[in-house]
Amino acid sequence: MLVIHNSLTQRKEEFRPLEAGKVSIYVCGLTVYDYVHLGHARMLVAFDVIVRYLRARGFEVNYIRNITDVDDKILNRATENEEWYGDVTERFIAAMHEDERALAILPPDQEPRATEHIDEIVAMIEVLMDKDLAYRADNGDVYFSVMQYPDYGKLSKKKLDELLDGARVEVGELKRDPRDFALWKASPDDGVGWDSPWGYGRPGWHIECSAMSTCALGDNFDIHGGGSDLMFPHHENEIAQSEAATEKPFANMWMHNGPLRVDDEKMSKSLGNFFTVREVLQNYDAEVVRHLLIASHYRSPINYSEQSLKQSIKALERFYQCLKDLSLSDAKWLTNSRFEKAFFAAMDDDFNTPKAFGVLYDMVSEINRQKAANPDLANQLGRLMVKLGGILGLLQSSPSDFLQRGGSAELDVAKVEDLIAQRERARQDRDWHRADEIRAQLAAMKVVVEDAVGGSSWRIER
RNA sequence: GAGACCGUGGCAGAGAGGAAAUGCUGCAGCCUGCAAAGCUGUGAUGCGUCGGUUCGAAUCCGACCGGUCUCUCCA
Repeated sequence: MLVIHNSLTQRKEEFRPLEAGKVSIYVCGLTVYDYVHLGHARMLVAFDVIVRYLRARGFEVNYIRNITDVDDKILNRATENEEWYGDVTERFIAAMHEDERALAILPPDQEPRATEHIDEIVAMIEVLMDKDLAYRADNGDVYFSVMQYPDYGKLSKKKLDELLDGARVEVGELKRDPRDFALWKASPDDGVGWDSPWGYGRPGWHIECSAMSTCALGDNFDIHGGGSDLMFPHHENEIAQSEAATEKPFANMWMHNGPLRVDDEKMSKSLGNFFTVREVLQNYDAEVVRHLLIASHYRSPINYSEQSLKQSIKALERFYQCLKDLSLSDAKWLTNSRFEKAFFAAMDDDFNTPKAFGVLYDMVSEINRQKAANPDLANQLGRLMVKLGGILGLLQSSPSDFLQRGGSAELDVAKVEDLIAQRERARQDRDWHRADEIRAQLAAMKVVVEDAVGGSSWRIER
């Protein structure tokens, strides 16, 4: 039985899809005005694992993740750069796709863009206007009237009257109520915008996701996900708009991934601990970063630090050291393995990746024990472990590649191989002094030699 | 101020009424020419503190202490 934590009820619930065997899931994607940062990566990887697992479990998944490609931040960036906003978004969408590929994040089934759904957005606002749940302000902005949706706050557990205290009242307020939020924002005639019944303008952020999710998945669908910081107001507003417009339940379950922190502090540009994915990947292997992002449960905060990266390096080295001397290609597929069952049981429990890792480490121990006792079984278990690792998007490299890649750029592999050959000869001559000398020489190059019965192998000291 | 969440061995991190997973680290042993890797053993009589419920609590309830997040466009 698959159990998922539902942010709406704040508890784990049995997952019952609307249609047996199928899952419809919408996740709030990025606003593309800059490079993907580690916080984004956390969200992308979290839902990538969730979708991979749902598929591995046999569900037919329809995974939608949008792109917000028109927004104040984008327009500001375009103005700063003195370029057309569409060039800004195209560039950062391309960069985002690059970073996703590096981190083994599979593309969603659809990646709708706000600018390609203006008609649906306008149509949804029209429905709200017709129902008198929204109103046009004098300047052409259109606002949603929060008071008319009594369930407002059901996701973030906020009370309507308490929200009034904290609501920011701006000078020259156009809203009838400070809690109301924009569905449509008027644009200057020479600015970016589209014609609408309320005048020239562009969509508000919240309505984009309501319109795109409904367009792709229907009024009512299984799962809506995103970062926990989007719960209020973004997701709250989505629920209000959608349920008010359709008079049907919106997403049945809400899933929120936890935040990423850096050295125990919130990641921010002002603190100087802000990392983009591409910066991090210059210094660390993408698989290591991915491991770090799923070594904690998706709802827990993750702390990104030098130390946590080191732990992920060690963890992956353990896996790949184990796989290194197996031959998997001709191994039979193990069926009904207790490890596979335990892995699925862990993931069935709200995608408990740390528990699932526990199972994989148990497999490593068992494989290492069986290498001598029952090599066939070791190979079979190894093959299964690679398959299970694949559900997490890990362990798909060849062991020697993982263990040997990521050294300094000037590492001369031919020289390493040559030194190892020389050392082999020295060892055959029982010239331990010479062998140790060569080993020290390799160590200076950040290369670790490991002697085994079949010959010596090497890996990078990370 | 309001709301939500969290506090588990040296570190990381599961467990959510009935033997405290797992990884790293430490120590001991085996293996090895020596290492590395691997294997075996060892490590919280205890799960922030104090009470309560229960035959039984890390798990439920209450208070307190400490920490984090959210509060109108941040994943």
